[in-house]
Amino acid sequence: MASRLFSSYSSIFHDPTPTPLSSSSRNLKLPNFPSRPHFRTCVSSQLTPDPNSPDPVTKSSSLSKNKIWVNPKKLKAKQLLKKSSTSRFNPNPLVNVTKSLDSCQSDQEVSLILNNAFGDNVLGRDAVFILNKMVNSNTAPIVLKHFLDKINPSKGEEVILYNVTLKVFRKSGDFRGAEKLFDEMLLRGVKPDNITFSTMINCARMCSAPDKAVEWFEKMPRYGCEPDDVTCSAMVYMYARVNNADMALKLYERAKAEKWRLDTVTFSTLIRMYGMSGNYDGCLSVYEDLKVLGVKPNVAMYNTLLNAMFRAKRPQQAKIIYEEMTGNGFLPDLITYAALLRVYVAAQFKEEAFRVYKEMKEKGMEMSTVLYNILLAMCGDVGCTDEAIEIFEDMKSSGTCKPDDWTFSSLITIYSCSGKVSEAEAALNEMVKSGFEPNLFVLTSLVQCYGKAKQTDNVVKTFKQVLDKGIIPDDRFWCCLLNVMTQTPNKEFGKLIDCIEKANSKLGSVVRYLVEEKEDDGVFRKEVSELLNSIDAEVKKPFCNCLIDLCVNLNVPDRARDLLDLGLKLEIYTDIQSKSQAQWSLNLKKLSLGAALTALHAWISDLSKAFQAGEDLPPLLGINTGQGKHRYSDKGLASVLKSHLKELNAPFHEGADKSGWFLMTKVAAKSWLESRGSTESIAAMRSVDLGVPTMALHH
DNA sequence: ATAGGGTTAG
Repeated sequence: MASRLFSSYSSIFHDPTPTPLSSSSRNLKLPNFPSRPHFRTCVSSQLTPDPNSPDPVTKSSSLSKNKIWVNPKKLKAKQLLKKSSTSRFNPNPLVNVTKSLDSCQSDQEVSLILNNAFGDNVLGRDAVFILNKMVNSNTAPIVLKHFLDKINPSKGEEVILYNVTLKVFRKSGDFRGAEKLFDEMLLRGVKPDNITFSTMINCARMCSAPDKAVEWFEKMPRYGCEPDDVTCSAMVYMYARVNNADMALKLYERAKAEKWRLDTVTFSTLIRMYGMSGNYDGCLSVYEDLKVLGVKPNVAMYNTLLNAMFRAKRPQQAKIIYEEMTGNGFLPDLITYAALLRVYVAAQFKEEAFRVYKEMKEKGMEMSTVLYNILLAMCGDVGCTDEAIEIFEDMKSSGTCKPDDWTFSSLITIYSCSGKVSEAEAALNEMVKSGFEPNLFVLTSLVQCYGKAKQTDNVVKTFKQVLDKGIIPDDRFWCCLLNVMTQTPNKEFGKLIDCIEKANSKLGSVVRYLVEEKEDDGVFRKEVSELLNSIDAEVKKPFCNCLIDLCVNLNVPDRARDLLDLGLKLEIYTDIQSKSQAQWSLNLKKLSLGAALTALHAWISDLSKAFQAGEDLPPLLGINTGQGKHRYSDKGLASVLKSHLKELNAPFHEGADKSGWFLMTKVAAKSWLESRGSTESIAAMRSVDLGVPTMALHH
C-alpha cells in the first residue's frame, strides 16, 4: 500500500499542471454538496503529522508531502509537459483510500483511515467517489455510516449515498445484504428512487435471482416510483438473458407503448435471444424497431445480428446488414469479420470469404487459429486447393497462431479429396512432427485418398491403423470405405470386404449380398433397412448413395432400384419427383451419379406407365441437376446426365435461362415415349462409368 | 475519475 501511495504521489509531482485531486471543478449532478476547490491541501494537511510513523498511509503521504509542496509552476513547464505526456498515470489519492477501506477488517480500522484522510471535513462528492469505487460490501456500510454522521446530508443527498452503497452489494453479488441496507434506508426515512430500484433489480439479476428482480420491479409503485427507461431495460435485459422470451417481449411491447427508450444493449440482447431460439425473423424485426425508434446501434449489436444471420444461414441478409453497418460509419472489428467469415464459409461464398480474409490481412487484424481453420475447411468444401495452401503458409508465417490438429486435418482432407497421395502424406508427417496424433478424421481422409489413388493395400493399412489405435470407426468412416469400394477394381473387393466384416458385421453382410449377388427372400431389404436406420442422420444420404453406386458398378440395377425405393420409404430421399400443373420434375440434386441415374430410370419408367395409362402430360417436363460441378468429381452430374440422355434419345434440352435444368416439352415427350414403347431402359446404364463424387468429411 | 447497466465467436 505504501509503495502504491508513494508512486501515485510522485507521479502527481511530475505533472506540471496537476488537476485538482478532487475533481470538484467538474460540473456534476451533485448540486447539493458543497464544493471545495482544493482537495490537495486537505489531503496534505490531514495525512502528514509524523514522518516516522509506521502507519502506511501516514508514512507514504509524508513522503508525498515533501514533493507535493514543491510549486510545480517553478519547474520548467515544457520539460515536465514532455514527461506527463508520456505518462497516462494520474490517479486520485482517494483511490488509495478506497483500496485501504476495502481491505479493512474492522470498524476501528475504517474509522482510523477515514479520520486520517478527512478528519471532520468530508465533502459529499468525495464520499460518493469513495463509496462508488468500493467493492467490499462488509466495510461499505460502515463507511456509509461514517459519512452520514460527518456530512449530515439532506434527504436528497442521503439517497445518493445509499444508492452508491447499494452498488457495492451489487458488485459483490450480495443481494441479501442489499435488501438489508434498503431496509435501513427506509428506517432512516430515506425515500428510494428509480436509481435505487434499478440497482436492486440488477443486483438480483447478477445474483441469479430473476424472481427477486421481478418482485422489486413490481413493488416500485408502492414507494412512489414508476418504471422508466433504465429499470425497464434492466428487466427486459434480464428476461432475455434467462431466455424468458414471453416476459421479455411482453415488457418490450410495454416499453414501446409507454415510449420508454430502451438502450442498445437491451436491443442487442433481444436479438441474441431470438437468434438462440432460431427465430431469425424476430432478430430482424427487433433490428427494424431499433432503426425506427432511432436508437443508435453499435458494433456489438451488429455483430450479434450477423451471428444470428450466420445461424440462420442467410448470407444475403448478412451482407445487407454489414453494408448498413459500414454505411453508418461503424468499423468492423475482429468479431465482425469472424461472423462474416462464418456466414460466407457456411454459404460457400468463396469470393466473399476470401475478400474478408484479405481485408483482415490488410488491416493487420490478427487471424486466430480457429478462423484459419474455418477458412481451410471451406477451401476443402469448395475445392480450393491452391488457396488452401496459400492460407496454410500464411498461417505458419503469421507467428501468432500455430496449426492445430484441425488445421492439419483440413489440409490432409483437401489433398485427399483430389487424390494427392504424396502431399497428403507430407501433411500427415508434418502433423505428427508438430505433436498431433492422426485422429479418425485424418484417417478417414487418408482412406479416401488411397481409395481415390486406387492404392487398396494402403486403404487396408490405414484401416488397420484405425483399429490398432483403438479408434471405433464412425458412420462417416464406413461411408467413406463404401465410397472407396465404388472406385476399387472388383478383383480387390475381397480385401475391403474383409476389413468391413472385421469391424461391422451388419454392413459386411449387406455388402456381401451385393457383391456375391446372393439370392434372398426379403432378407436383404430387412438388413439394409436396419442398417440405414442405425446410421447417423447426416450420413444416411451419402451412405445410401454409395450403396446404390456400388450396385450400379456391380451391374445389379434391380438392387439399385430396391435401395432407392428403400431410401424413399425411409425418407432419406425426399422430393425427388414432383408434379405441378405446369411441370413434372425430377430433382437430382444431392444424389450421387449412380443414385441419380437410378432415379432417372425410375422416373422414365413412371412416365411411361402414366403415358400408357392415358394420363395427360403437363406442358413441360424437367430434370434439375443443380448448378455446379461437384467439387472433386471430374465429371459434374449435369455433363454425365447430358450424355446419358443423348444415349436414350430423350429429347431434353438444357434450360436456357434455367441453368442446371434439362427440359422437354409435352409434344416432344409424347413422341419420344411413343417411340421407345415399353423398352426397358435400364440396360443403358451398364455403359455408364461412375466417377462417383466423394463426400464432405468435415462439418 | 464522482448516483442506474449490459453485449458481440468457437
